[in-house]
This record gives sequence, structure tokens and C-alpha cells, in this order.
Amino acid sequence: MGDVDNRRGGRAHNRRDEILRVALETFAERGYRGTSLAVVAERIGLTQQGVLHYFPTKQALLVEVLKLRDAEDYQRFDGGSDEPHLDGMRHLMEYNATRPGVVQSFTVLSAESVTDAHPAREYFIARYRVAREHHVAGLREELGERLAAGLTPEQASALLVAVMDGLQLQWLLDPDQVDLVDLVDAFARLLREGATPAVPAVAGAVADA
Amino acid sequence: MGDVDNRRGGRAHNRRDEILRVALETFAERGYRGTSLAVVAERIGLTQQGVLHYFPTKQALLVEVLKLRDAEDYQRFDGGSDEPHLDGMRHLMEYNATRPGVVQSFTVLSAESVTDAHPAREYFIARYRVAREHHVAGLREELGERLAAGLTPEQASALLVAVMDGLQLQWLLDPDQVDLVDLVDAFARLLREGATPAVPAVAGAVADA
DNA sequence: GTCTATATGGCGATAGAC
DNA sequence: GTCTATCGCCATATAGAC
Repeated sequence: MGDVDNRRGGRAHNRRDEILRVALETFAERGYRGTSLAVVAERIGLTQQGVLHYFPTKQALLVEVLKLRDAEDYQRFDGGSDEPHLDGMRHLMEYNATRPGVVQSFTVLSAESVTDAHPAREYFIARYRVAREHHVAGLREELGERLAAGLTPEQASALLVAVMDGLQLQWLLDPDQVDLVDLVDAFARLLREGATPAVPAVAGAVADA
Repeated sequence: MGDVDNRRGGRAHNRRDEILRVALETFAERGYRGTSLAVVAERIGLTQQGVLHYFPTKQALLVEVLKLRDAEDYQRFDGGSDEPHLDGMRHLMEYNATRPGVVQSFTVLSAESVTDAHPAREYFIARYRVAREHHVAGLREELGERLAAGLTPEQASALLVAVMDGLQLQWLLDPDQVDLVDLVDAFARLLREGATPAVPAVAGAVADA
């Protein structure tokens, strides 16, 4: 992430950034394989060849788009806060509920990335590993070593990631039937109930499985 | 599901079924948009036009493929058993862990379906509604009306679907790091712990949210 | 039932003018 | 920095021969 050269003095709003923004939007709407460089270009008022002036290939454009999205999200939800980890995840879902386009891009691209020779495959493998480690640390800090139902922080972490991804898919398909925030909150209660700090007196009775 | 005419006396192994099977395989590997009729055809030893003899359009082929997968799964996991609902889900995950290709097809196509004007979009909306209703009934039967942490069967149902989808995505990307069966089992323990039948004596102390 | 031939159009990428 | 022109390829779908 330190190697993104923000050319020519660091100004933010140039053509290159515009292309990245519109490409993210378009990949969200149509997937990577379903998106042509021409439609990205057209939305900006450029030709396909104009886009290829900034990125050598379509594949390179995708990789830069993903880097950008990560950079923005980490800036917003990683540095800042002292709140409990699961509260942070509820706030992330509250934020995501306001930007279906970005959620869609992530949902579509991550699933598409499991297909053969997809250019973002390695990227998503690494991203999920980092995410799980991040949640392990956050959950351990909030809830200790033994969680509800005898879960380890590692298990809870993979489940938390799965819940957020899975809920987002259901929400994208059927927003009126699926309440993102309510459900992630319900899952958080599930993890908290019975965790070591919550009910120490009866922990032995329920935790050993 | 009653309207699939299994032409000419019900024999199973004809060209049409062969095309459906190979198409499912190929959509799994490359997505719907990334798959051409020609590669499906070539794998069977047919030309693209030979495939279009059996299905009028590529879109129609996709729809038939999805119908087929549902029919097979319902046959296997819906009719049969008297076991608790969550045990059935663990068995489904055990089965899925042996057939990554099918899991991949479902993961890829469901996420791709949220993109603009995707031919399977309505199909997946309906499928998720049915799945959630199905789990509501199964969870209510197994665990009663009040689950751990005061969750309703409706909330638990959406979470269960999300967990299974989300875990499958992580598993497809990183099978050595993600244990499908262990994790779905961990989630089942989470739902069971504190449910009405499990700890009736202290239910009032934790259930009201 | 499967083929060849073909219409029609979109794709990513390169070369080079201005 | 953006364009026009073009290459080579692949896509879905139709028409019609065998």
C-alpha cells in the first residue's frame, strides 16, 4: 500500500482517480467479466483507448480498483476507534447499508474470484486471511479466550466474516426482507452471551462441548 | 418442479442431460458470463450449434441448470430424515465438502445474479426466500420460539443461511484454512446454547432483549 | 440431431496521428 | 493525453444442408 504513487504532487481529482471510481461502480453493476473497458470509458466521456492510457490492461485496472477500496475502508474503520470490536462491525454494516453499490462490487468480485484463473483470486485469498486475523484480535480483546458455546476466537472470527458476507448477499437480492444491521447485531449478541466475562459463575455448566 | 418433462419415457442419460451436467460444471469454473456455449459444447464433443438445438438460448440453459441442481438437492436433504434441523445442516456441509464444483457453481452464480439484468436474479431471490422459510420451520421445531440471546427463529434462519454461504466462499478460496463442518457445527452450538429447551431455569435472565 | 456457413457485433490491445 | 484506425479473436444466434 505504500507503493501507490499519487503522481505530480499528490492532487486527488485527476483522470486516473475518476477512472478508478467509475470502474468500481461498473464492476459492481456487471461483474469484472461482464464489464468492458468501453462502457467504463463511455461513462467518463472517453474512449476505451483513453482508459488504456492510464492502465496497461483491464486486469491491472481491476487490481488498482481493489487496492483503492481497501485503502478507503481501512482508513475509516481500522485506525480510529476504541469501541468494542463487535460494535465496530455493527457500525460498518450501518455504513454499508447506505452504499449498496460498494457492497455489490465486493460481493460480486469476491465470488467471481473463485473462478478459474481470475485475476483477483490471490488478492481475495490474502484479504480474507487478513480479515480473519483482524477479527481474532478484536474478538479476543473484547470477549477473552472462551466465547459462547465454547467457541475459540478463531472460529468466531471465520463465522463473523461469513455472517457479514452472507447477509450482504441476501440483502442485495432482497433489501426489504433482510435487515443488515439488526441481523449482525443479533449475531453479536449470540457471541457475547455466555462469553467468559459475561457469565463466569455458570460458564463451566455450558461451555465445555 | 412438477413441470419438467422428462421426455420419451423417462430415460435419464440422454444428450440433454449431458449438456445440463457439463454446463453446471463449466458455469462453476467460469461463471455464467465467462462461459461460452462453445466450450460447453466442446467438452461433450459437440458444436455450439448442437447445444442450441436443445436449449433455445444460453439464458434458457442457465435456468434449466439451476432447476436441476435444486431438484437434486431437495431430493437428498428435504424429504428424508427425522434428525434435528441443525444436524441436517451439518450433514449438508459434510456432503458439500466433497463436491467443491457444485458449491462453486452456487457461490459464483448467486453472487453474479445480483448484477444488472442477470437472468438468474429472480430465481435466487425466490430461492433465498424459500430457504429462509424452510429454516424458520426447522429451527422452530428443534429449538422452540426463543433461541439463544433472545433471537427469533426468523433472525436465526437468515443467519444460518448467511453462515453457510459465507463459509463456503472462504472455504473455496482457502480450503486448508477453513473447516466447513467444524464451523457450521460451532454456529449450531451457538444457536442451541441458551435456547428455551436447553436452560429453562435461567431463560428469563438472558432472553429478554 | 448435428453439421457447415454465416450474419452481426463486442472484446482487449496495439500503432500511430495530433 | 486523447483520438482514429485497425488487428485478431470470440461471442450468440440464425439458416439451411445432410
